[in-house]
Formats: sequence, C-alpha cells, structure tokens
Amino acid sequence: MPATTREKLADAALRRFYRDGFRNVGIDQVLADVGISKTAFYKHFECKEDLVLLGLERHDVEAQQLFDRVTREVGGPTALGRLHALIDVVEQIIGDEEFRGCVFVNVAIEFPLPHDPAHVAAANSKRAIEKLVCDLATEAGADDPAALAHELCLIMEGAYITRSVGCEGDTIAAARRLARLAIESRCGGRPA
Amino acid sequence: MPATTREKLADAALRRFYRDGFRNVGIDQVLADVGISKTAFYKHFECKEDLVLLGLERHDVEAQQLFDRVTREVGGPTALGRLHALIDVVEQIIGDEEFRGCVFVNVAIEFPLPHDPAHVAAANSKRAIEKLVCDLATEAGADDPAALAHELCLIMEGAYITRSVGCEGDTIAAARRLARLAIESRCGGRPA
DNA sequence: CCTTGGGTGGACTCGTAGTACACCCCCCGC
DNA sequence: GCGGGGGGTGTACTACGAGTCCACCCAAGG
Repeated sequence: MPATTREKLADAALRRFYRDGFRNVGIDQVLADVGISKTAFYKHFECKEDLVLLGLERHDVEAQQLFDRVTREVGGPTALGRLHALIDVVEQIIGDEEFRGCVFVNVAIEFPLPHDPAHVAAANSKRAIEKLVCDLATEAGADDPAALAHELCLIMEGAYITRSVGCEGDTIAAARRLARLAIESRCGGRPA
Repeated sequence: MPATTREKLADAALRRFYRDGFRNVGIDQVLADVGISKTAFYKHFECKEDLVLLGLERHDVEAQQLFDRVTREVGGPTALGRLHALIDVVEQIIGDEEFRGCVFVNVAIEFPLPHDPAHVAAANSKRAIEKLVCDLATEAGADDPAALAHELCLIMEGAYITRSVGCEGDTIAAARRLARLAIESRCGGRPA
C-alpha cells in the first residue's frame, strides 16, 4: 500500500519506533530499510519526528478501519453486538506476536510534552476512537452513551497496557468480563 | 528524605524524566538541580539510565506504601472495603497537578526493549502491585482472586492512561463504577 | 600524616541529528 | 532539442549530548 517514498519512510519508521522506541532507533536504520540516502530523506521530511506524525496519521486510518471491520464482522448488525465486539478488536490487536502496546499511547508517552505535535496527534487519535465507541453506544440505546464509551475505552487501554507490560493472567478474559458488565449495566440489562 | 547524593540525584532525575521524558532531559539539567558536577555524577552512577533504576526502586517503595496507607484509611478494616478503596488510591494519584501517567508504565514504554533493566524493573513493580491486590482479593473471599486482581489492575491502568492521554470525561467515575461491578460480581455480591 | 571519599573544572571522544554542496538522471513540456 | 524540476547520490560538515580522562581540592579519621 505504501505508494510514495514518503509513505514508505513513515511506515518503516513507525514500525521500528514502535518496536524499539523512538530514542533507540537511528534514522540510518530507517534509511537502510527503505534504501535511501540521508540527503534524499531530508528532502521528504524536516526532521525525525515528522516521520512519527505521518506514521501516526496512516496508522490512525488503519486502526479506525480495523475497528469498523471487526466490530461489524464479529458483532453483527446490531449496535449492541458491535459494542461487545470491541473486545474482539482488542483481542486481535494484542494477539499479534509483535504487539507492544497501543501505538498512540506509546507515542504519547515517548513525546510527553503536551504541545509536542506527536503527542497531540496521538491524543487526537485516541479521542477519535472514543468518539466511534460513543456513537455505537448511542445507537445501542445506552442510558449514558458518553459514560459507557469512556468506560469501554478505559477497559481497552487497560487491556493494552496490562498485556504489554509484564503480565501473566488472561487479559482478554478480564477485559471481556468487564466490558460485559459495563455494557449490560448501561444498555437495559435490566429492562424494568 | 533523600539522604545521600546518590538518592538526591535519582529523585531529581526521575522527576524530570517523568515530566519531560527521558530523551528530552539532559544529564546537565539533573546535575544543575542537585548542584553537582558531571565528574562527580559519574562517580555515583555508571550511566544516565542507572538513574532511572534507582529512581524506580525508590518510587516502588513509596507507591506500595501509598497503596497500603490509603486503602487502610479509606477502606477501613475489611478487605472488601480496601478493595473498593483502590480507586481512591487511583483518584489521589491522578488528582495530582503534575500527573503524567503511571511512572512504571511510562518507563516501560520509554525503554521498550524487553531485556532492558529499566523495562524489567518497571514490569516487576507492576507485578508487585498486582500481587498486593491479589492478596486483598483473597482476603475478601473473592471467588477467583487472581482474576479479580487482574481485572482491578486493568481498570487502574486504564484509568491512568485514559486520564493522561487527552481525555475529557470523568475517568474516576468510570473507574469506580467498573471496579464496583467487578468486585460485586466476584465477592458474593449475590449471596444466593 | 597521609589516605580515602566526595567534590571541582576543563578538555577530550564519539554517536547521531541535521546541513551544505556538488552532482546525477530521467521525464515532461515548450 | 533542450531546459527545468523532482528525486536521487555521496561526502564533508556542524551541533549537541553522553560519557571519559586527568589534575586537582579539601575535609575527616585511623
């Protein structure tokens, strides 16, 4: 899919940054991956950090597509089903051999200064996903869609972290159980 | 409390690293904080990263004490009360003006290589906290204490992240609600 | 007394981000 | 046919931060 050199660079860079950390990856490694010279690189990007920006932008699109696709495939036609399927999205993401935490969160933490463009971009992507969840929650008739979305996103974040930083224990089972409790308690689980 | 120069250095360093990120903080800034020369510094530590190790070690002690103290003060004498009070610990932590996420998680992400000593130390601290929670869950008579502990820790992690990376929404309310659901569903909330 | 621990200062190496310059080649449009 | 622009090369450069080295200082204690 990466058509232009610019995109190839951003994708290769984000892969490495994600795996080894921004700090631990030299630009030269990325250049070698793509097979380009430093001079050429700096005609495409102003600085190393800009690789992250474009990388995130592209990853953001992919992530939202993944959410959309998996919730539809697993959750079926109803919004309620799709809400439950959020955990299947999570399961797919953390099931990856190379999973190392949520890309957005990692970037937000590696660029902690609040006004850092990379930090802002990562935070925006997170918010966009919460928005998607909120729309689903609304459609599912939750009593307080924003609150349910916040709860479900909290669970997803928790699952990513719990899985990526030294856990034993069945994270997916925990996440699914919590999500079920949250959804049932907000979506007419008690149709009085 | 920091008695020795070594400890002063580690504490000052961890503060800065936590706030601005390891990458963004020069050793010189830490040296200036403590008022010591570079040469003297390298008589105390082998490298910049070792600051993180000692800093984490000290923070680990503090964090466990905080958990212990707050759960006792807020949760009262019963293990069940203390389990609920976990969220009060979280509330206190994320209520801090300078809160920027969980220190351990941030370090684990800033040092993503699995065998990096800092990564390992951070992961161990996380596990230690889950162990504390598990003990509480056992004492509270949870049907599956390990699972409950995993769920509660997942909620805590989720709360830290959700709060630190660009959220609106009442994170504490969400965490408390999820924790209550989880605890009730595992601790004879339905004494049939 | 003189050794040891903690401290200073300054000059050094080295790795990596980023710049500057001179050059190449291919395609497209005038 | 040719000229210009986009994308590419290589090499040599600056800048900065981590970490080393060396010579030195001073106070406390056996």
